[in-house]
Amino acid sequence: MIKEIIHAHLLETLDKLGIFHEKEFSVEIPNMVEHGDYSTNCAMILAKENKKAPKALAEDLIKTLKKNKDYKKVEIAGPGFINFYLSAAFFQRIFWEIYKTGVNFSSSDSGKGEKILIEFISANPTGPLNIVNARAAAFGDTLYRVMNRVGYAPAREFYINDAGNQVDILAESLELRLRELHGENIGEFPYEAYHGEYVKHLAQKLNATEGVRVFMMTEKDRMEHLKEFALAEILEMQRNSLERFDVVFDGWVSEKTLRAEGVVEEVLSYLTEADCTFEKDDAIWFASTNFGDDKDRVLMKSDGSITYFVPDLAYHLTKIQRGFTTLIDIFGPDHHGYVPRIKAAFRALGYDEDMLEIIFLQQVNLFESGERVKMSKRAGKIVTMDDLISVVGKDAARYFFIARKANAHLNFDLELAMQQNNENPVYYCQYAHARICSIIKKAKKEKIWPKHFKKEFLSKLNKTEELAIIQKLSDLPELLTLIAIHREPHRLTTYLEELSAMVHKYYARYKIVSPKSKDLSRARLMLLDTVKKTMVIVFDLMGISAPEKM
RNA sequence: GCGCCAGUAGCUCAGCAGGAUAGAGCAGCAGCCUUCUAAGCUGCGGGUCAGGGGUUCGAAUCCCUUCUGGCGUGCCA
Repeated sequence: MIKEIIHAHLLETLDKLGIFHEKEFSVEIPNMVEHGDYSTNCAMILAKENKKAPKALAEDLIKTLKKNKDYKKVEIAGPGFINFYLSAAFFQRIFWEIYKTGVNFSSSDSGKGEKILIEFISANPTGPLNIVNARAAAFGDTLYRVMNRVGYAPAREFYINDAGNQVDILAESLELRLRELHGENIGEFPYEAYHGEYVKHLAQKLNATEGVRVFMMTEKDRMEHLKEFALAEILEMQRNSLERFDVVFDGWVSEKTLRAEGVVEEVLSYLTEADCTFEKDDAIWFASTNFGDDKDRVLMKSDGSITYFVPDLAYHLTKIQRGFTTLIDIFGPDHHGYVPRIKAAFRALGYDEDMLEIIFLQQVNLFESGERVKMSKRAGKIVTMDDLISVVGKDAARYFFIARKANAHLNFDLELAMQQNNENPVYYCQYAHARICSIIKKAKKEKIWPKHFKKEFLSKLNKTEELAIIQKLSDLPELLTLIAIHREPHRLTTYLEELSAMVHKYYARYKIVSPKSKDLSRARLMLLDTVKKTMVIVFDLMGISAPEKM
């Protein structure tokens, strides 16, 4: 918010002085304190179009800028930067604005109500959710929460891939386990089948309620029955995992349902009408190479069944039909080969391919005692999302998952996440919050906590640390906007760690509650109370709890 | 082979979409609790931003190229 104020003031000044400003310039927080509280590259950027040297232009500007009392000092530095040093009174005024905004602080309408569909996880309903699914859950949900706060109209969806090949294999795996349970010798368990223990559990559960009845059905009925049973069970399992993770979806879209609604045929006919399909080797193909893909893709296999691509494309089209203007898909690391074909389809059907935005999450490596934990889906040796939540807890898991940008590999140190000490950033931040709560409690006990905070108290806030905290608070609205625009929730953790560090340092250096100087105490309490509320906002965006006591 | 992603301190990672002398945390060393939570704070050391070219006032950031690692390259999903 301060950046905007300075930026606006610069524009005003430029106009007043008749300086051209076609090109965009920026206002930034410099890396070094010697470069002021804020700086602008304005003079350097605009030098050319005004046919003046950057420094000369800067001279002209600061003559006028200096008249503003909000700036303690304005100076030219380096190749033509203008550095601003802000007055304490200005920071106090900013803080008062933040304070007055209360719980709505940092929320905005910068998203202009744009309807954005965020699809994530969309795991096969063939087993428990895994670690990458958990990362997607944390990432997608946090992105959703931030977008929601800054004025977009986002929605979260989970696409249930419940009609494909994999589900058949699941049913077959279940049947084998069931036979095994009845003492049948099933020989070696097939390689491509699902080896996980959960299949055995499903077999036991089904056996307990239905016993041999299952085997009295016809082969076809039995497979259908097993499929339905397994799907319902696993879906329930996945939902439960997500619930433990505080991830709620606005919609669950079933592939099977979509197919039943006839969308598959529709998509095929659209593509045919667009004249970009052909027949070869008894299969129907999409000529995706005409639209940038590196090979053509099968739509309908030679056995008459449909590939994954078709209903998925149909699903994406329903998103557009439902009025979403940006479609975000969050994919695991093994799906990027899929992008060109779906983008090609968008192009073929005349949609803007840029409305489909795909974010790739790279893989997650678990480490325990410095050793990488090996996972193998085939062998059923996966550390599940549930395992992880049980071991490290929801807060740490969510935090660690969003602490890295999407397209970086994530090394998840299980021991670190479990530690309850300063090495663990989750606790570092939560502790800062708990500390503030403790101070507030003490202030109330000592009757220093005022009935109402007054603007007058604020003149007491002039320590470097206090002004820095105010500045940090004031960064949040812009940060959230940027996080939403660039889809980078990881920046929340950086922010929170910085803010927490400021709190701990401030705490260590200054006495907050002091009966001898009540107004000063109150000013500081007012600051910390606002920090606390801000932390709660950020914790909530991350889906992490803000404990009052630790 | 081709495509996508990554390479920043011993380790894990930021780096505000081109800004000034590249930052945290951890690990290492030295200090701080009769005082609001020591799950904390203070100080010290640590870098060829993988290598090389280019673009410009200015590059970790953009372009080209080489190297290294991960993933993809099914009529699987």
